[in-house]
Amino acid sequence: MNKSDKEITITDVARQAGVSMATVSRVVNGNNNVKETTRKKVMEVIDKLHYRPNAVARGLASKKSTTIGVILPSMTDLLYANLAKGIDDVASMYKYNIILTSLKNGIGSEQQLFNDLLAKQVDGIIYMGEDISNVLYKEMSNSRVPIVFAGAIDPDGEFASVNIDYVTAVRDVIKLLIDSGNQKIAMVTGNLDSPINSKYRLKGYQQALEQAGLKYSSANVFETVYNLTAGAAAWDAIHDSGATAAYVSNDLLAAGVLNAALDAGVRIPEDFELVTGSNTILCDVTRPQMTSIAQPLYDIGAVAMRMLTKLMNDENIQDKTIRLPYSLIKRGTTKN
Amino acid sequence: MNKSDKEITITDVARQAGVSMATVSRVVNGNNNVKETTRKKVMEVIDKLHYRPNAVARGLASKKSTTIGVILPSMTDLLYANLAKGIDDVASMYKYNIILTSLKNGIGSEQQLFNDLLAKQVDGIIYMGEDISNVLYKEMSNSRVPIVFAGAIDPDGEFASVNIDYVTAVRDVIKLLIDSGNQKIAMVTGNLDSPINSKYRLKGYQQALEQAGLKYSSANVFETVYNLTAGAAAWDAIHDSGATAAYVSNDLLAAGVLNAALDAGVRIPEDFELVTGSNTILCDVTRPQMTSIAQPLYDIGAVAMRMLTKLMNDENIQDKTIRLPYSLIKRGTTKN
DNA sequence: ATGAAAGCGCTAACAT
DNA sequence: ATGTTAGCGCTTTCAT
Repeated sequence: MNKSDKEITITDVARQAGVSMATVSRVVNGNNNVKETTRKKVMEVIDKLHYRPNAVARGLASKKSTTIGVILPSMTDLLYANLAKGIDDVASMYKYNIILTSLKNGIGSEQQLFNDLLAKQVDGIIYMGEDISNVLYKEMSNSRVPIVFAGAIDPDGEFASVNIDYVTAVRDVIKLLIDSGNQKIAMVTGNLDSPINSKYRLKGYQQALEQAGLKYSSANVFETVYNLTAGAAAWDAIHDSGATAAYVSNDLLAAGVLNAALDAGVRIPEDFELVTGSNTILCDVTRPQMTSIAQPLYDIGAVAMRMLTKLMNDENIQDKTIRLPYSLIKRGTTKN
Repeated sequence: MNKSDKEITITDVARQAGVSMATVSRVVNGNNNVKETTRKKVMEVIDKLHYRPNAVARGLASKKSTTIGVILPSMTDLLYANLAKGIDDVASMYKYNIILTSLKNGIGSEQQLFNDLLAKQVDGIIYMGEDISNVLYKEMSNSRVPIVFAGAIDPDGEFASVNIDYVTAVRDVIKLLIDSGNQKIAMVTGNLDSPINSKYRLKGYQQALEQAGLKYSSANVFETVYNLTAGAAAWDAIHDSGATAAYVSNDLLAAGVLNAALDAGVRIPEDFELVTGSNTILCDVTRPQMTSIAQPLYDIGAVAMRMLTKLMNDENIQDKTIRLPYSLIKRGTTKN
């Protein structure tokens, strides 16, 4: 165990233990076809030499890297951080390492990033994000690695995915807001071209209005980006629209809206009600605390990873699309 | 490009291009010793066949994985998420992939995790965290991979590290608080056995008191954990101690303290001043917004990664320990 | 239960 | 400028 030692290989162990490489390999991999005394002897040499199997060589020979790729839009978004945590825990439970790559705008395209992952021979990939470009989607379709979408919408339903039912979740939110007397409710979200917004959230929003006999107007739908200042910036327009409540799809964005409203002297929830969408810790940090759709973020990540292990193992999956239950957690930004 | 295609190897390309594997390898690796016409021909075949070099085989042959390991305490802590983002950006700039592993309590020890990284033949490692166990530290000392500590204290100064000057940063905070009239200032932080707390933050705290002629009392130092409820739980004790201000080392913890104070009807900053330590987005989310030490988190990560590339390249480093400048951002939780 | 030997796909001398 | 070849450290038939 000295810095100048060269790496110990399976050959060294075999020689010192007086057995063949094959036997050492069997011992290391828990193969039963090894006599107990042999196993013990080999183990002793392994300990003595501090032998550590080279995972790269192993990967080349076995064509399995015990590494998966995880693609996410941003490391600093608590939504994805929580999903990633679920993935990480289950991955390490099954002895997989994670190569984490975030979508960078600019340097290196999405496909580049995906191909890098494939070059590294990852055994599977988990994709997260509201959007997926057509190019990347096509690359994924043409590839042989198992892929699971976590908390992300697979527009064509081709891949396995783990989600909540965004349509009913948003419908529940809007219904809550309508029930407490709001007639004009804003919906504040990200890019309306994303399926998750256009095909799910917006649909839930519209369904709830329709069921209540309220008419839908695109003037009440605000498209922006997911950060604090965007929320603050959106507030004036929201307020001017005459809305008395808002569903905001992202917690950070919601915090921006909330604080701008508060700063403008609006009383929350008396004058304006607000519901957000991810139930990250931000909901507890703001004052008043934010009512939110409680997505089981950690579980979504964990279940997605578990699914991926099955796919990588060629086990068959009963349902390719798993919808986890959500709830609505009422806090201080709604009247109740 | 069909799912049933088998992988294209360098041999396939060589054969189809009518050259040797070595030449293909040269083309792929940008070696200049290739005639332009040959290069073109090879490139054409590569494109046609959608050849993608197998990074695992490459790693085995070249003994470089172009992968680094990143160890952090928690993926959902915005402090580390921001550091990781800096690391990630620079890593991808230099074509390195990141294997991200978080310290799990329980399953798999720290050493296990570290050894897994070594088994995967990572070219370097970045370590983050307030603490490091003696066992892991010793393992690291005995290993040959370059290691950089990012935003983490290397107790013995054996490894390269990137930091801010925690002593003076905290001293500045306390001085600010003293200057605005506080005589009794609480310090709220994590495990006091960690060097970063015992040897740095506490020292800065004590120095500032001393310079102002105030006496230090351990009764004003509160040891807890970094989460929201811990902050709320700590508030009563802090208040009871008679402190009129507090330096809290972690943003989430600080938010907990702040909100508990607010909920108790204390006016901030009139009745109680508060300064936190990481300047994450949480500082902007709370009302009032939190005054904070502005650590250049992203830069710390980026610089650490840049250092690591140098170490992996055997370039020599001028300073093993880099201290990045910090500032104090005054917001609403302090009087001025 | 164990060993011999042929790869896995690539890089890196070494020749030419 | 290009080719030949010997590994890199391991797994995996195939024998025995």
